[in-house]
Amino acid sequence: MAKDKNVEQITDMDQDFGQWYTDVVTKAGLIDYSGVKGFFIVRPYAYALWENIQHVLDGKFKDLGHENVSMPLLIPESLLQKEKDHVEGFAPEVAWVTHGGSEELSERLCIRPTSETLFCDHWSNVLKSWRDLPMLYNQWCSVLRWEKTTRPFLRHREFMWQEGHTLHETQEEAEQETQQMLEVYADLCENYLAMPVVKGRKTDKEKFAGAEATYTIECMMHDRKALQSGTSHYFGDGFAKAFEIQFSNRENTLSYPHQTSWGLSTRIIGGIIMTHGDNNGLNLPPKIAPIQVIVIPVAAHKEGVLEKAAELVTRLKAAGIRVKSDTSDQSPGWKFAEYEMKGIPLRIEIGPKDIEKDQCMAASRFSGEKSPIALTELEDKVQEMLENIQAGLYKRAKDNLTNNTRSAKTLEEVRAIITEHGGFVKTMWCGSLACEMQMKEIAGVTSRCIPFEQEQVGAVCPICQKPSDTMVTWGVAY
RNA sequence: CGGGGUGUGGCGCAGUUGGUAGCGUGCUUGACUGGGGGUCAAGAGGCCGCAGGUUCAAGUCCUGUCACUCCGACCA
Repeated sequence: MAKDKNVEQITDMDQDFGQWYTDVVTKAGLIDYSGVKGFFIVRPYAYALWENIQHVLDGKFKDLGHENVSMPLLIPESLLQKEKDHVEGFAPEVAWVTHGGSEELSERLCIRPTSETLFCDHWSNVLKSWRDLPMLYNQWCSVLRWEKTTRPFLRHREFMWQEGHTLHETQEEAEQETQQMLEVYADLCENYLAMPVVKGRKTDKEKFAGAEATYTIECMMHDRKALQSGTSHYFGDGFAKAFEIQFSNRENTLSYPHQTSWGLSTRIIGGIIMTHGDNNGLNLPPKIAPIQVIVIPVAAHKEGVLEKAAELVTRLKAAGIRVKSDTSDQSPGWKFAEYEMKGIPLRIEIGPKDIEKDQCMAASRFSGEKSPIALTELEDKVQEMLENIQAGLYKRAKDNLTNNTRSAKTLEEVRAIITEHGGFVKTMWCGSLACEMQMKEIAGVTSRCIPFEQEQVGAVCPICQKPSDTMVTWGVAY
């Protein structure tokens, strides 16, 4: 942890977490507000972060056989309405296009809140045979949902994401795809973003409109609230039936394919901020940090300093490290604070004293420690430090998750834990909606998921006292 | 959609009983500085959210309106 607060402009986390978040997002140059509520400008630094996440995911998708496509932005109203649950889920938050120029359209068009209906319509035209399956599609795009409350990254009205959509011959294959893609998200979070996850299935109340099953990865933020960070849905053949998607199967009869969709959005950037950030600002995991190392020349006017700094940059670049130097005439102290705020994992200082000793100083954003590195072993040491920082960030987040996940046997106990500590609470659950609602009302928590890793934390549902063998993780969610 | 708050240089704010707009920071230029947000000097930058009204005179008072923001409800 960084010891003292160096950056004065950022509100203390403990004092006001919401304000802290807004401060970090704006001061670190991630977001600017636009003229329209809920529409945010994702500035270059944040976009670079998104690109790195895209790069990781896109590679994984393609390795698993998926292809990228592009679907239209607009959905005719009639198309949106084909699947009953789906419309009901999304209708309250869609925006409509009613005019083309000054002419009123004969049918109004919805700006996509998600593209299931577009994919389905397309598939109903192109799918003919079992030989066409599976269809493994993905698109990178932005979608629009007219949210009432908006926050940078966490809830935009327009947000960027990827949505994968697949069609399969059998239920088993589709279910396997759903699980597989959840694992891809979990891998991204844990191994790249250093965000430990709880994997599980959503309750019926929380699942996606029109889905048969929704799977989720839930992360715990620094304020111990939950962030749903990625979801994967199994649709069965419900959409296929609604959209009349059929194919000739191996027995030469007509079948409905089984379908999945899965998505992860720029919301995850909010997750990174709230998982790793501190009172000095952002704190980015090296694996996805747009800049991994910032080189700061000290006493840059002295002979040889700038040249040496440039040399370090060249060497680190050649070693495959994302590195930049700041040769502006701001004071070193200013630069230290600035790049800490931006969450750059490692800072290298190089000045006359170092050059004399053939070394440089390396300061870790994660630990706050500063130590000399002999220039002869620059690349290896930097690489090693970046790995340690990545591991340290993960461990700290994991500890936060572990230490703030508790189990309870009674409703009152859940309420007390949430009031006192926040975090996640595990209880048994009978499976009824009524009890789930009761939990929200009394304890103020929603079900985050039914974790894959089940435990017997009791014998009965804490609300209705019926015998239960399903465990649910509850929490306050973003 | 309910409840609170705020709108004044880019950002953060002050502006008293109405009298013609100021501070901090940032920005520009230059010099000195430089190992944790440096010092000095000289500059640029305002339809006081918008629309009405009261008044000799409105940032200030009145009415309306819009936007943003926080807390709920709704949602990724």
